[in-house]
Amino acid sequence: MSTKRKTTIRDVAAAAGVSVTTVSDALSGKGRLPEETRRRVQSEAEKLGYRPSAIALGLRERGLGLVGLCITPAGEAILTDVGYWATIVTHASQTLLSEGLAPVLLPHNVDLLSTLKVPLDGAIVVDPLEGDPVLTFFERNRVRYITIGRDLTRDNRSWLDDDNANGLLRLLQRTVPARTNVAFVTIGPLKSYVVDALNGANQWARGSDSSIRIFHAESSDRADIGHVVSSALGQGFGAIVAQHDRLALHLLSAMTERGIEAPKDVRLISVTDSPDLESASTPISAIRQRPAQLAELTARGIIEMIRGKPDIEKTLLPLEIVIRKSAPSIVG
Amino acid sequence: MSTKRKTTIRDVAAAAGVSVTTVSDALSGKGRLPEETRRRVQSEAEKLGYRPSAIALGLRERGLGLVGLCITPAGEAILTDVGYWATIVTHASQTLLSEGLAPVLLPHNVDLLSTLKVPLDGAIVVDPLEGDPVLTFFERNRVRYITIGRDLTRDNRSWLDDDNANGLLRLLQRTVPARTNVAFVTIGPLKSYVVDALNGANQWARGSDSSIRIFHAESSDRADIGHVVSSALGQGFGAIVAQHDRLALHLLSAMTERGIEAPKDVRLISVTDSPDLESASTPISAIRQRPAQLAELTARGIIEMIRGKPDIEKTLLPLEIVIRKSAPSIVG
DNA sequence: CTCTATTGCAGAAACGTTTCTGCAATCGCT
DNA sequence: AGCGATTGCAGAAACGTTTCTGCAATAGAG
Repeated sequence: MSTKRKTTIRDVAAAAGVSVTTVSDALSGKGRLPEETRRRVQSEAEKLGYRPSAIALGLRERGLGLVGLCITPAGEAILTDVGYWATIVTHASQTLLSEGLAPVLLPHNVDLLSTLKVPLDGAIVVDPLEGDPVLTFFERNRVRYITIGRDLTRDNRSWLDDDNANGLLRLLQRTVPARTNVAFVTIGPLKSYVVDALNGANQWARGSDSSIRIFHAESSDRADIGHVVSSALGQGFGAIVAQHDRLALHLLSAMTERGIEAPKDVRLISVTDSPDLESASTPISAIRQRPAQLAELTARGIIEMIRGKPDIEKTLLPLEIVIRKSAPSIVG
Repeated sequence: MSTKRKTTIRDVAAAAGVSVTTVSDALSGKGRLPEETRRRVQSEAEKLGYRPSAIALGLRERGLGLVGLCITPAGEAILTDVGYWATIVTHASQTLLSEGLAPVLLPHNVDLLSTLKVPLDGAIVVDPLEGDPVLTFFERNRVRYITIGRDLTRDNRSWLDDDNANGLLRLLQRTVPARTNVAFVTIGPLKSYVVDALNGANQWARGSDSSIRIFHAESSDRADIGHVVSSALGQGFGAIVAQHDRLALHLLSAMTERGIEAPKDVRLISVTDSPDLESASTPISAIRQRPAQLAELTARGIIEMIRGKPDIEKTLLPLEIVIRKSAPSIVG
């Protein structure tokens, strides 16, 4: 740690009447020193309030143990996202800190990022966008990184992700009969977890002689959502999959407004889970993500990379499915 | 930024056939160099992917622009706290980043803290506890800090805080008649905002010939809360003040269970606000905190301190009161 | 009493920059 | 042609550590 006019090792050496080597050795317990000298130096150091400069240390050791934490723009920061975000940040930070590394909060903004003069040993990027310039920035600056979620346009890098494809596949198998046409409602920029979910949905459709049709909601306005609901239901869809919990809740309330009931008239499913889905007027089935585990694993991954592990470990975290009233089980 | 085997300024110098001085000058635009040399050096640097070492820079400049962000233990991390926490972190970070400083997430744990070798230029501590060892740590390590909320046992340091005392005073004046006995319900370790609120309540009591009685809830269990409610109401209190929004909601539901209505039977007030109070079965009056402004001001404060401002600026942020059904206005 | 081993410490290099100073070489004047 | 000013660059110090190497002085062995 450091600030202000610091007392340096040289000050201590002068005060104790020895060389800097001796001070360094005395304080670190190394070298060959009689106890008496050691104690004298230590007390002198204590008296002067000497603290070794972390920066100087870092210069020698080539690194200060700083790990960047870059979360994609809160942008349309939906409220429930906060919980997800907080969980990721908290757990990644705890893991890093327990290993002596310090998390640095980074902006998801390359201009801002490049004004920073932070010696990063590595970075964690949460939910990268397609062709994310932040990743490009890290590559150009030789900062090793690992992502939670993937930039699908960029291959061959380290990432971890929830296995939403498999999760949605299983959820659909459990809750939606064969030969059902399904509407998949998305919103906002395309993130990898949505692509994954779509893959899972399509896989399910192929296996059960069904079809998936994608609707993109312009915004979460009452009107836009209502429009999606109307057009989906007008076309005889038997199930609606929402990209995330917030959207699912919007859809549910738009359905209620129109007198459409889940699951009687249409089954409603959310790709992401949240407590709000449990306490909704009609509880909504979903896939339960595991942000805490994801964050911890990611942190351990970047730690290993920093400690010299060569590269890359792509990991899909298996997920639990949560079946609620809006799309009950069709088996048994 | 930095990692791996870096190419240094010396490599560039060798490649361009000049001295390190020339490279430094060429890249920074300083010194007296003909355009041709400058370009040659620049292209060589580009070719080698040279990035100056932030650590070496920091060594010279005595600082890397790192600011610690220390949030008190999520501990009994009540869900609504997450929003507050996230707001503080987000806004403080944005302000710091916009000034070229980087926020470092710190543990609220001195043991962990001391294992870190992070050269902090300053720190922000949110909601310090009484006699908080983290603050002691920073003082011993000569890290300048500023707190949001105060450690009341420690004087003479820089802090900012919501003016909860004045806020609660005004809220009580507006919503509780004179000569009303008030129960003030607290929970968990004593934080400065609670002490402030109590001061405000007591000031109100003196001015309106009323009394304040403190109840400490052991936990937010249904039973404990119910106990507090029963004993408060059995003793003829006309108003209950809850330390925070979550507690207020617990109290409200305990009251409902017992058939006690707000504001008819007792007026209910929360010291902290949250959206949940608005949408409660009986919307609850509260003081509206301003975490975003608080965080931004605090960040600006630490920035000034880092830039050399001598010390200390104690600031109380004036607050708005939000009057809802649970304790409606008594005037007009 | 001499020769080697050990002890107690100091000097210096290295980590990667920036910047101050200095020194040739060239240029412009008279 | 001679002189000062300018240009183009290099050397070295400084930032604060750690660690490798080296060198006296002392201790121990024969």
